[in-house]
Amino acid sequence: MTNDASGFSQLNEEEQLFRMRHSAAHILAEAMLEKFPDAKYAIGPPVDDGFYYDFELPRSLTPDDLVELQKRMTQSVRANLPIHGEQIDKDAAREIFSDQPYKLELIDEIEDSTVGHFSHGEFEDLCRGGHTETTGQVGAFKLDRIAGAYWRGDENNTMLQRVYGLLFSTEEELAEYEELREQARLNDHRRLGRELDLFSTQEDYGPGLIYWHPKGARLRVEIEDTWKQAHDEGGYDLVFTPHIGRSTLWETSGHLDFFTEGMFSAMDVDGDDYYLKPMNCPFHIQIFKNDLRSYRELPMRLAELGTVYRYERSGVLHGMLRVRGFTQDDAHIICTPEQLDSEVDGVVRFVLDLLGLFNFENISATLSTRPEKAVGDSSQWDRAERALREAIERADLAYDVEDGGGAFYGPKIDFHLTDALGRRWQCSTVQFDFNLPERFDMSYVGDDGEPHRPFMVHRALFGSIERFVGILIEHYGGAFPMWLAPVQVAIIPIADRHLEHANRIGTELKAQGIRFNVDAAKERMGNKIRRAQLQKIPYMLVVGDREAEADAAAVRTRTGDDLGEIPVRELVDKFLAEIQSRS
RNA sequence: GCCACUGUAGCUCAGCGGUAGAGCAACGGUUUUGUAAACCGUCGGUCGUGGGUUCGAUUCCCACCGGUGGCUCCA
Repeated sequence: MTNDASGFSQLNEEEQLFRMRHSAAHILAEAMLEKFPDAKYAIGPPVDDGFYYDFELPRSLTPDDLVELQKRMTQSVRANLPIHGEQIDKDAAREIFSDQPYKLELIDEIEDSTVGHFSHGEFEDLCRGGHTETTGQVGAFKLDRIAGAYWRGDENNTMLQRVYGLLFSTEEELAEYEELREQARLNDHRRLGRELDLFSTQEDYGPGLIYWHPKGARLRVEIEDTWKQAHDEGGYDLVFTPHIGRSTLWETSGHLDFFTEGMFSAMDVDGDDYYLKPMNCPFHIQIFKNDLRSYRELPMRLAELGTVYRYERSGVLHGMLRVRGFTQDDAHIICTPEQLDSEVDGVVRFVLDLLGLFNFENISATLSTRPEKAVGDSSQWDRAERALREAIERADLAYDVEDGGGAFYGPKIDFHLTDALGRRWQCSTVQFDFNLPERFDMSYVGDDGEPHRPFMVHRALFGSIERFVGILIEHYGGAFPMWLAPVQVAIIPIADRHLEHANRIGTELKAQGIRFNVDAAKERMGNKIRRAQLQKIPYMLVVGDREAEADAAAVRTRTGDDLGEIPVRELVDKFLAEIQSRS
């Protein structure tokens, strides 16, 4: 392998960017070694928005260090040193990196007899390659932040210091990216959650637990109502199950073996151990097992907005996106082998229909197939994987395959959606389970009069309501479409004498179930408009003398459009139509 | 959990070895207002908790509890 960068300018943009980021990582390591000659350097790959490099250093880095490192890097870039690459044999590499334990470990693991060696100036690195021709070609970069990272991501290993850098081809693109990040910061659901009074967490009384305030709860109710209606129409039966269950249930399900670290510790009830549920499945299975089931009763589709509790380590908690108590929009489909294909097909279509209501840019899927260690026989796996794959293809969905990425108990499809800021999120899952039917000895009587083991599929559309709402908040930047907006209309009387007309409009809206508030504060109209804007209320109805006279309102939208004076009757129809259309 | 940073009024933040300050919000008053902030005033904090150093700690040190950004997996 050589540094095949001779045609750098002919490469496509993506490959160029990859190489620029990769080379910048080397230049960062070079700067770090200059600053700390004793530094041990580990790995430094390109990432989505730039690059990073991991180091073991004599002391913790400070933000000031980044400034200095950036300066040193700039010098190296200005020097425009050629980057050389070659293959050398392992012994030579061990010699070069004799005081670099991480490099030595990497060399040992490489299977070839030779390894890649890249250098520029005095700097040398072990590297499989993919670089710019010179250090001057790396584009616009900025050292961004310092973070801890375990060597190879394993918490049993040393904690290294990771320096992240942003890198783009041009200064403009770098600035654009930082602007996008600033936008994301403004749209952060934790910030908007507070500003719009949607939810809170009470750190003193239990981190990772969500308190839904009235406006956030309104949002949730709208989503759940839609969900329930869709499930009624989609052939599901809604159920409710307990929040705790005796240890015997979790022994049978196997959760006490393979999911204990995710469960809260037991509570004692009359000498028995009970556990808060981390999943709903064992309960739904009990409903199935409560009777002798005939094939005529299948498919059985049991759905529940089931609140589960999982222990998450303190460091990973994050607003509504990563919590310790959340509500899954869970369902379990129990069916015969013959029904498999149409059920899977139906679920995939169902997912797409429901997600379609929320204006996400695009939805893609990942199919995860059988891993090394798996339960169930391979014909079952093949059959299930085929059903999943065909369903995705019939739905004409973009997908990729993660070979061996499935859980030990079954293959699955994960759905990813892209939000308004271009970020991808995983919400929906369709997951086969060959484990629980076995463990709980589930069966139905077939038309041959014999017992048969049913297929079982877990599925969630939103995943968790908490996470989904968190994503929605960021996706819409708090400016929810009419049907979701906690307050749909702000009525703004100009002076006290217009309050009566304002209230009269309120009465009409209320009769139609439209959510509004009348801002009767002792403030000027301008300030009331500002307050409604900041609350991102879709419509503002300004009422003064003229409007009271005409039984109308002057309508302004939160986007700043002035729709002029509209009669109240007309307004109600307009609002209802917009809510109805869910646009 | 681990690494780094961080915790001052409801929010955003300043301050710093001599027991605290701004803007916004809230509350009261004056103004009765025409499309993103009228004016005046008032209230509000055992400076995250506990310990230590000191004549004296919000400030320095330690521990704990949270938060933020990362690290593995996951909704």
